[in-house]
Amino acid sequence: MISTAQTLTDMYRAMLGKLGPQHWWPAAAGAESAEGKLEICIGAVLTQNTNWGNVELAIRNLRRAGCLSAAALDELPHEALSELIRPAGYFNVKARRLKNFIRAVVQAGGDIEAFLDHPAGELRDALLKISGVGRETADSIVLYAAGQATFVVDAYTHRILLRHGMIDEEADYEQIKELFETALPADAAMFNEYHALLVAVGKSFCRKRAPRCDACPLTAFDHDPALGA
DNA sequence: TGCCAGGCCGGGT
DNA sequence: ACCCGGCATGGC
Repeated sequence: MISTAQTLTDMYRAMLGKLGPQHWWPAAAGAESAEGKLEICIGAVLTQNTNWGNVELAIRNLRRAGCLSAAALDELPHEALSELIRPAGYFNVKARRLKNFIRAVVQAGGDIEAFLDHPAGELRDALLKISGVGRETADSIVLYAAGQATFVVDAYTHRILLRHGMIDEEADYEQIKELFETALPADAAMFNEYHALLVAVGKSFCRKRAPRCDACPLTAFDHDPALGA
């Protein structure tokens, strides 16, 4: 009988030992400032189905243009915004999505820190009402910008758990999220690092086209799907 | 060169 | 309730 909690805990230790801390947000975004938090929210939207390197180019453009504030972004015309974020791809839809997000912040008073300062579930629901903010983006904002312990699931998480036999093909977002959140202590710093490590493992060892996960640091945890959750 | 990236929405069945 | 096309750039 395999304990999912034990397996997920051991997986975390294995990844951390092998790859080390990934230094994701908020450290990467200039710590705990309001601008840093807003930058994390923007990054969460811009990185939808997009390489992080491209997102950094877009954020650099926004910073150089002095547009890393809710007020500035709210004033910026769509055309100007889409041009600044062009390197992140899907620039027209993302300009609209960023505008939608900023509008919600402005309507709540315009202070990003106040906007984020709500219980996780409440904040998540508010974020999900914004067109362009789906589950992963909402959870990323709750975890990385608001610093609250919610688990972020992404394509890598799904693929890695699937390949190691811990979920079946049709496990959906909420099920996978529940798997982690019930098995692990609600620790924001650990959830933060855990998701970053899954992305790192996915990039290096669990690529989409690769026949299998060679040299994967998680092969020790392979087991039959029936033994999982 | 083609494939891929830290998804999400809206319209059609 | 699912399924699918559309959205787009830059790096390997």
